[in-house]
Amino acid sequence: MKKSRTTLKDIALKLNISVSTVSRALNNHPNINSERKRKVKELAKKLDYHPNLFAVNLLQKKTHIIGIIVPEITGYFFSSVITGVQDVLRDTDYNLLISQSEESFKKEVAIIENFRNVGIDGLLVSPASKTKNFKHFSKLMDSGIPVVVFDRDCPDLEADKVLVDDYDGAFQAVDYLIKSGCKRIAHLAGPENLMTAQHRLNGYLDALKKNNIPINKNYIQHVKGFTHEVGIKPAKKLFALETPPDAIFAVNDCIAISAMHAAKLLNLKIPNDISIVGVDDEPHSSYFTPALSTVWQPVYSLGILAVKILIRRMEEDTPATDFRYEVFKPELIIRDSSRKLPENTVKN
Amino acid sequence: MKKSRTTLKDIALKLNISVSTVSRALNNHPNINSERKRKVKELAKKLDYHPNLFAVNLLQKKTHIIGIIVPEITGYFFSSVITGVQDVLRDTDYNLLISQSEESFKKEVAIIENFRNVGIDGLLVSPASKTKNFKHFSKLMDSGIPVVVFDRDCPDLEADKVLVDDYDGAFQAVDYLIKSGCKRIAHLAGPENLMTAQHRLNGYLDALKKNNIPINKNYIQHVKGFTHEVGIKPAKKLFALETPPDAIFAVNDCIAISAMHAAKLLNLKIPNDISIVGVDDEPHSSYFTPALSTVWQPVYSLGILAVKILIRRMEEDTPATDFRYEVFKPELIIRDSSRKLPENTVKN
DNA sequence: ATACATCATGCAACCGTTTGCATAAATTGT
DNA sequence: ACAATTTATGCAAACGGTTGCATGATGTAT
Repeated sequence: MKKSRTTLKDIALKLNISVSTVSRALNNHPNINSERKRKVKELAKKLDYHPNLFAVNLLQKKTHIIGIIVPEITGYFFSSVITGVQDVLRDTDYNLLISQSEESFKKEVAIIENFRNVGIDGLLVSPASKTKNFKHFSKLMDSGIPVVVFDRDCPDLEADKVLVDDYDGAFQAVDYLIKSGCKRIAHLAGPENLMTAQHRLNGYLDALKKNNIPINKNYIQHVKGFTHEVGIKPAKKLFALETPPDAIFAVNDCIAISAMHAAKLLNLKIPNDISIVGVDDEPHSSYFTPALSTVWQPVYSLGILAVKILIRRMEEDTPATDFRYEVFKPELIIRDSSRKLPENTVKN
Repeated sequence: MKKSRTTLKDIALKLNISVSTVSRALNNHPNINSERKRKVKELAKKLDYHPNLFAVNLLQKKTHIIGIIVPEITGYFFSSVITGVQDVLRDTDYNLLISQSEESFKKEVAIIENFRNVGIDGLLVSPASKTKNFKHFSKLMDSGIPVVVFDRDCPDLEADKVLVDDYDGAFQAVDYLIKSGCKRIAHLAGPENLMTAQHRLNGYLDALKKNNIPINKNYIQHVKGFTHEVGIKPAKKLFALETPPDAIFAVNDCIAISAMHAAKLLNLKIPNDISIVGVDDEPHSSYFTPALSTVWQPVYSLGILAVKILIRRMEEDTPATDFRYEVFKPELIIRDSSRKLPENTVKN
């Protein structure tokens, strides 16, 4: 049972003044007698007065609520992005509503519907892997609610975007594997229609091309998600090939870990028999044996920039025309799950 | 720039009827002509009408917003609890506002202050480890906003609580270690004033007592947090003792992983030289080498029950008197980082 | 003493919705 | 044919703030 909170009226009544005077006193309006201001503020504190944001928002036609949709919050990547966002928001008067699409298009649409009801002022979104059309986003923008897409690009959608150069991360990793002496490099790729996964696949392919290594389709296995369980089977498939790979570039750390696990079950030596590199640099990754080589991404900064762009958009009073397209560079971190470069190799 | 949304007035004007009729038509009020209802609904859909929740909430004196405070969302435990909560909330008209205290008392108080402004209808909270007095919670309850504490108990606070039997989990783990033949069992304990950590410490102590093993204070090392980095040093201290332990029960999986890491650096064999058991059963834990033995906790169910209790409280119209105190049982999962029980041991 | 600026306060409208009550029209019963 | 009932609609107040404008009380310059 919720008791009714103190209102301006309560204060006005006790002090025998009008509601407007109380409002102005609390907002430090210049025309209010300072002695009166003191008294009002004192009583407000005593009665534990908090302005009813719903009333204010109703008047201002703003909700000061930002929505964020992520595929899931369990997991290092998106929870870190959210932390970045919240660290920015702490110093503003915006609140963050977090929802999980669980990679489902239907849920994503339902979340947007809910956000519409709530009346968010802006949206941050990393679309679900099942999402192929982006009308629900563009409709939101049509009604004047800015949208910033992060991490997972939406082709054709005109919106601000803050991404990571997945192509480059993959290219770096695979190029390194080649330079370290691996000849048969496989890729445990992500869900096919996810741009992030496509870009990593392209980075993988181009690194092979650049080094004149023929592409072997058997060395490319798609996984259905980003959790350990879905990685095991495809990894085993790779090892069961007639000429199994001597290196695996995995779409993320969890899948890389699955691959390591599968390799160990077959008594393969890492990295001598097989090099393994992932993407994400999760906190656990350096504690595996051997420590996982991986592509680090500036997740926290990603969240910070995305929300900063969104806030600027929300405070503009003209519709956006020039959308931002920001791409962060990832960094390859070599640990012990991949071979070292030969001594005489020159870094390019 | 936000365009103004369609309102009841817009619809009323176009249809040349009153706002109240529109409102009633959309809410299926029996007194409205069904043909009119049809027309109103049709136009509402066409104009993409969404009721302004702020106006509704202002009237109903309810916000339909639930706040949740967790120490952090990065990390398996709390993000899973949140997922449980959100899965329940999906079918209701409540929205969830998530904040992180980062284990800081000051931030926790600031979050509550913000929640007060927003006007949450209820609060779920797992208090920060630095929090020693709970007045900010009880004040919230005094103003009629129900609070459900989860996972980390607040002694002396009269509120609904949904906890895990940390004592039991620790007892099970340590008792197992003893039964499996370990003689010198150490504990990497959590922050001292955190009830969760205290209960696990007590479970550890009592398991030793029950088995007539003397307590060695050197075998108890407190860690400052729950991340890998803070676990390394205390673990190394244990291994540097004159008679180092032959088993470690760690307050959670991350710390257990640190201990495994430290042990490997010293070329200790796990579990032959040293058994290690953690708590949490994180998704990664079974993929370490050796696979980590750990105490599983029903995190998801924890979130579900906590929010269900909260919802019931919010919908009651009398102040709560009998607070619920629910305790989930954890489960010991034995993998490869601890020795197996001798063949002839009877489970108790 | 009079005009005018300055300061302090209150009135009332407004934001978008819901809802009790009044009212008008249509239907029923006698 | 008329009262009583049912059905359909609108008016207006309320929720809790903010703010432009009017008003009244001071102080100040001429």
